[in-house]
Amino acid sequence: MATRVTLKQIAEEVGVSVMTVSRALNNRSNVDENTREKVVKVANRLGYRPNYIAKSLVTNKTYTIGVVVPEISHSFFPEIIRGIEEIMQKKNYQLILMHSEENERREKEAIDTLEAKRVDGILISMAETVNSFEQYRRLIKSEHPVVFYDRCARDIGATCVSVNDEESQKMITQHLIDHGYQKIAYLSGPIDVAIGKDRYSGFLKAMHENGLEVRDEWIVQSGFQETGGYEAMSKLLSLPKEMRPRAVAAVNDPAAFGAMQAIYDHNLRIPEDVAIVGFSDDIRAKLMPCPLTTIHQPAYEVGKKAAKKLIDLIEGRSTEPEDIEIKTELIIRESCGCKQNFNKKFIDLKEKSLSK
Amino acid sequence: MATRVTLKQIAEEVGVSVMTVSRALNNRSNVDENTREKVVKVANRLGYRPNYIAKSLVTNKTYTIGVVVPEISHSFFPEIIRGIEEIMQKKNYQLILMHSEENERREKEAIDTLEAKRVDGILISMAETVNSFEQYRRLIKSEHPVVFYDRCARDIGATCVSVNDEESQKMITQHLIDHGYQKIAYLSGPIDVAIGKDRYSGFLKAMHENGLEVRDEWIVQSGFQETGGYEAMSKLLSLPKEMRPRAVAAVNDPAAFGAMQAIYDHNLRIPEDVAIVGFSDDIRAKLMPCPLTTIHQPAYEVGKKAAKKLIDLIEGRSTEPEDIEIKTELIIRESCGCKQNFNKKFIDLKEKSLSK
DNA sequence: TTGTACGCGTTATCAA
DNA sequence: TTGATAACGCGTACAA
Repeated sequence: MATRVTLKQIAEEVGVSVMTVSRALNNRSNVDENTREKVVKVANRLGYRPNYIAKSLVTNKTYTIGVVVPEISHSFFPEIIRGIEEIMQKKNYQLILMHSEENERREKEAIDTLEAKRVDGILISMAETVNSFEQYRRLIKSEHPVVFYDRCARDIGATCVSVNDEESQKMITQHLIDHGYQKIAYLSGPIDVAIGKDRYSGFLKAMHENGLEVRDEWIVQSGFQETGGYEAMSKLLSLPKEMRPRAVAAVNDPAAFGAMQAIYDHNLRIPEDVAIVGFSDDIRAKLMPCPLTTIHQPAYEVGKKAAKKLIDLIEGRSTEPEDIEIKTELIIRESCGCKQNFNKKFIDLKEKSLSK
Repeated sequence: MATRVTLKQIAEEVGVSVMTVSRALNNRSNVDENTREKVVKVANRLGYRPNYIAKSLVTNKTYTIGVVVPEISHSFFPEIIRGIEEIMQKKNYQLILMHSEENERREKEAIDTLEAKRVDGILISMAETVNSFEQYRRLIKSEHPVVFYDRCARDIGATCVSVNDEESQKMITQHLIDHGYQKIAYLSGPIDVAIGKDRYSGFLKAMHENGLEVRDEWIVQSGFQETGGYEAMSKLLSLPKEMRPRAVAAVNDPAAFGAMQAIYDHNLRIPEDVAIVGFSDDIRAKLMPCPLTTIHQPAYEVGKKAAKKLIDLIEGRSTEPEDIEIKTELIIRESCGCKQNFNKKFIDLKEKSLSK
């Protein structure tokens, strides 16, 4: 890289001091208009680019924030990032993206690196495998602005922006119950992960509040992926006919998709033989042979809210941690058997394009 | 933020000079083992975090690269980012993500900011609306390491990593021709965008090489979105019956989806009445009522290759610009009428989950 | 309005 | 093996 132009070189060229150049280029009031013009002219001619590194060292401010993402491939996270970026762009902050790949060690290293780079604040969505909050505690204790989004560390005095998983799972289960289903199974994610735990708990609440039986053999661990959903559903369908559930709630859409495939492979119909609902409103949900009823999570909103709160913390407009909840939406399609959509369009023409 | 621990404080605490502390903490060879141990101990006790900003100022190296993305929502780009991140993570570089939102002005500002932040290199995918290459030229001339990915500025002496759009579009068109179609229409994207131009040109080549007629009324501008595809196809279907094409190639999958909807809305069948193919292998392609034949682009590979080349440029292992092409793959499904898939699974259980 | 002195936290360089 | 000094490019504080 060619040697870079500095304030000093401009100063020499114009015949003023470095400080005058600095003031001129930063649009300070106390500098003569003629001087400013001369300085700006020379700066342009020389191709001056400010050095934010040097600036940061003296101002102790980087206008950079760190964003830790557990898994970029999940369509949910790019949407969140878009929301974050939208806000940050307005406030002139840049964002360093760190990918933990659901790995606790990598997440820790990511946070260390962000600290070393002296970011002004950090947005974190926890990796699945995290089981120590030590580092988070240290961050918060040392007064680093931190906001958790979607996957939060609870009870450590940090702001959390998330959708209410528990309430949402309760809502969609209640929807099944309201339409007459009583024998309802649950395909659960890992219970040691917060969203797995919360959704499961929401399912249980709905069942209990309605006085419905929750059979042990109807709670099957499926994990978050298609394969697990397929296997879990196959297990349910291997039960004697009269012991089988009439409806199934899955911890997320991919698990539901796998389950749907299993149902078809057993030559059963959806929703006539088995009704099913998911959670997440995957882009594929509406395209299933029987479109999937599910919960829509406004990822973009989550990103925006988290970013706003972080900036408030950074700029001192806010100091207290908050729990911010983004409202989900129940999307009723055909897989629950509660609705028949006669004029079905499989493509929503108002939808934003998703591939180039 | 609490006052941060510096080398100086450690030095005072241990009773050595700042330089010794620096050397100890950076694992330089020329420092006594006992001294190093003492230093490390104190550094840990005090909770020392290195300050990369200060380090960068003196070393003139940030271990940060900039990534300019035109549209995060397109599933294609998060995959590319994943590839980039994968490589950068191995080499200990971090990545600043800039979102141009297809806007030339924002892209320019993004590049300015990245320069000011003194990134070691920049990865750029051009916004749709860019029509001046001035800034790119300046970057390259000032010996900034730059690599374009997917949407490249050609003929300015910069490395370009992309899929061969022209050849791929030619391949899929040839596939239609090989299966007996002759009256083939094309739903084109904007021709002033490189990928729009290249794909269109690939379509034309296939037609010409096979001596097939390219009718003006069969080339319809659809843009890259569902809506445009719908309108373009409706136009084609409003032609007198004998003037209608028998097959359609679309510039990308979303346009094809829109077109498919239009075909169904006219009570026609796919592929019996109109065959159709897309480009991009959107996750929805296989889930269409009639699964879409399309071109798969290995986005992850594009990201990895671009990142590798950038690092080679940065670290001086490579100096010459290259044109790197990533091979696409023709995905034959049912919409072209060339194959009948009797044992259709709508969910690929081996596929990675895409929503949480 | 302009300039001087100093410091931000670190590393390079040379001397001890 | 260790230390003193200068330098990286800029902004703050104060003086002129």
